[in-house]
Amino acid sequence: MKRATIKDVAEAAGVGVATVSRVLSGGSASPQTRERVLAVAAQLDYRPSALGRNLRQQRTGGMGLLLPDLTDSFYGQLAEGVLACARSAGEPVVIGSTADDPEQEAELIGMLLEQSVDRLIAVPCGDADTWRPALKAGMTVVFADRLPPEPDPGTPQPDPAGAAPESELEGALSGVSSAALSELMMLDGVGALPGARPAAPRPAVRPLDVPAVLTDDRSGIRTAVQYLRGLGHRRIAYLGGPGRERRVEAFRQAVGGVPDEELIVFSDGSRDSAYAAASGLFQTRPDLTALVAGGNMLGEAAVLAARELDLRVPRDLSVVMYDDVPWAELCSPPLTVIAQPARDMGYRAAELVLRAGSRRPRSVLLPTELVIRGSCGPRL
Amino acid sequence: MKRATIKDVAEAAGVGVATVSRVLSGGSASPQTRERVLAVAAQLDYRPSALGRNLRQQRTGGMGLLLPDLTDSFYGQLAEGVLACARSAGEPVVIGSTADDPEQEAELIGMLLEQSVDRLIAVPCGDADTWRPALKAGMTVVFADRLPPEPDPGTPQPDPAGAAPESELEGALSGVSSAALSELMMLDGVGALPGARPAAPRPAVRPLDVPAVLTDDRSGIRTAVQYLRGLGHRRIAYLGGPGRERRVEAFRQAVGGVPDEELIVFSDGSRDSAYAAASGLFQTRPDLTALVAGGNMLGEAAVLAARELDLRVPRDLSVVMYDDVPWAELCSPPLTVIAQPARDMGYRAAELVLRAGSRRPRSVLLPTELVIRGSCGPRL
DNA sequence: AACCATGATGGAATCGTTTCCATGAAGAGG
DNA sequence: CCTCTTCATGGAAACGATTCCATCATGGTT
Repeated sequence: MKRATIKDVAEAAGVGVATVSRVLSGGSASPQTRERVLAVAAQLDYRPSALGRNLRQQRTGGMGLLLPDLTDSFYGQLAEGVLACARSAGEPVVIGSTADDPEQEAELIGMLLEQSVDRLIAVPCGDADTWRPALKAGMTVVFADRLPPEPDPGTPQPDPAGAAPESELEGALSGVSSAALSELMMLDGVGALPGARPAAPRPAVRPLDVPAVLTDDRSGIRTAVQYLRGLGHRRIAYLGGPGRERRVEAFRQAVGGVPDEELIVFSDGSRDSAYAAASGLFQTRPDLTALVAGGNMLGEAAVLAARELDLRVPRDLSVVMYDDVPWAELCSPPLTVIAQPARDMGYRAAELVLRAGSRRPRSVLLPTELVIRGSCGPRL
Repeated sequence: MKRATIKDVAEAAGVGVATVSRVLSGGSASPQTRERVLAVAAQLDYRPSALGRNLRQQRTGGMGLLLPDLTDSFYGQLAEGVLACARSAGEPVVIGSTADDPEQEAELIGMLLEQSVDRLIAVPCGDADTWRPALKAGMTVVFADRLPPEPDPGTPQPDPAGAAPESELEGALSGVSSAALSELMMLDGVGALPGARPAAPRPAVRPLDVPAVLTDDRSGIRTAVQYLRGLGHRRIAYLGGPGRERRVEAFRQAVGGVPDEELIVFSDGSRDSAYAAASGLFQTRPDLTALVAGGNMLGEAAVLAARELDLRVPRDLSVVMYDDVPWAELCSPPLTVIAQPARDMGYRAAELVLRAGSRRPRSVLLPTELVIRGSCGPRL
């Protein structure tokens, strides 16, 4: 029992294939022809094959979606957002999980290229060189949640060059509706020309010119740090994951002065490594009183490690975690978190990638929210 | 800068396109030709387009994956398993999330059909009628985690007919390696012919003859209930989600006698509904002392509702939850769970769907494990 | 009445691949 | 030396859609 093709419909309706195609894709046709074709198509249960169409138009519909890890519920939510948007557009989504490994990422990009998937949403882990092939092949790429690491910091430009556009952005941010925010161009300080007019509309040249949907890490971290400082904490540690340079940088800035680098530790994407990093941190620096975890898996590890070492939260240790996840409320004490609109991020990214072509998509910066629960207390 | 086609390679290598195709897909060719073609292909950075291939072979490579909700980390893990297997086979995965809504499921199936995706892994929510079109179109379908609801129970056949194959299965289960288990044919009692030879190799006829990767719900639930009974609990409640008839049935069987139906409550897939169901249950039946939650979202809701009502776990209420999720350990007290090998399930399902065609895939039943933590205590 | 504009229509080309089939060469066996 | 087999090889036909282009009819304008 094979599927009916356009030819079958044409024959049954006594018209040419071209006419059928036109009718189905909204071209011009006489009312009676249109009706007859439609009737026959329905009767034969005809569905145009994406295969033929794709080959002819030299592109696969739909979009690719590359995430580090579907087990992480933040990415799960992001994916749900993407899927929701794709569904409403009737487009398929090809998914891949990279485990934060640039090699796997490159492989998956290759696979998508082979499939002629020409639209891609990605939480990137590889650097610009990983992504250039995709762009050169004409893919429309939208990054979500983070950007590829800068290939070469060059002159680090500690603050002044970076601070200018940032503060401008922050100004625009405060008190502005989320909707208006979305039209904002993302201006990242790093890589900006030192002498360039700071207020010029032209964005800073970055190695990769790819639109992105990000959250305002800088402000999220700053809020958290300020909150902790307000509670009297001075030795605040940061536990970071891969591909999160922006957050670390924001943390360094937020604590001000010369940061105590020993209080800033990293892990790769795995649970074990996160646990090891947290546990190591607590043991080498028992004097720390607060911790910012740069991701929900890191937060999980931190809580676990703290419990193992008999550190009571928040009495001995205050914890703020990035990402609001369902279990944050279940934890005891319930975790204070920096919430990101994960689902929205996915949805917006999908919108961006689908809209591309009509107008050049602009980047989107979404706000974060500090959700105060019970895991932070005053320094004793 | 367009991609090189097979024609370009053929011309550059001075051979016909047929030869190039043969070389690339491992057909016969003389060593020198093969080498030349390979060299030219590499030099031109040629990658065969999946579009042309798919059209020609009348099928899209890869597989579809339909899940209720990527936010649920059980399904996240399952998806990771599928992706891992697909990656090692170099196959793309088209994903869709159904929100446990048969209508959306049907829509997604239609979309996959349109894409000529002919292999599908699904956690089904629609009934047999939803799935028949896919099967009739020649799709290879493998169900994971659960089966479509039985269309019509007919004569319920309370125990005897169902018990025979089940106990046989259980016998095979105990003390048998997981590898051997995988070759086991899934025999579900419902629908079995009453008078048929019970030991016959021919499986029970079910409305849909689709291979599946399931966990042994019956034994999982039974273990949990026995554990709770051993702690002295007599009024044990069950909180169930959609598409989980097997677990409820298993629960009814495990508690034995005439079950107190008031202690068995359901919710749909949403968090709110789960919370409402749990809260309602606790308030109408304050005499219950233990609860089995048939899924991690249900467990989450139960813990939350219990806390809200000042029920202390495990002092006032013992809780066993289905699915081991990372946060179960973070909860306080850490949750005792029925762990399912979620990732394995996904991986096995993907294997099954990829292997199909060579040999008819058989269903797989994987064991569960009761992981005892701190959420169950003796009845006081 | 001749001409042009408009619009519906179908034939055929096209996309990139696989695969069938015919051709030709070369080697083996009589 | 002829023939039969084997094998590498390339041309061409699919696959199912879209879309260009030519054709034809119709109706309006000069």
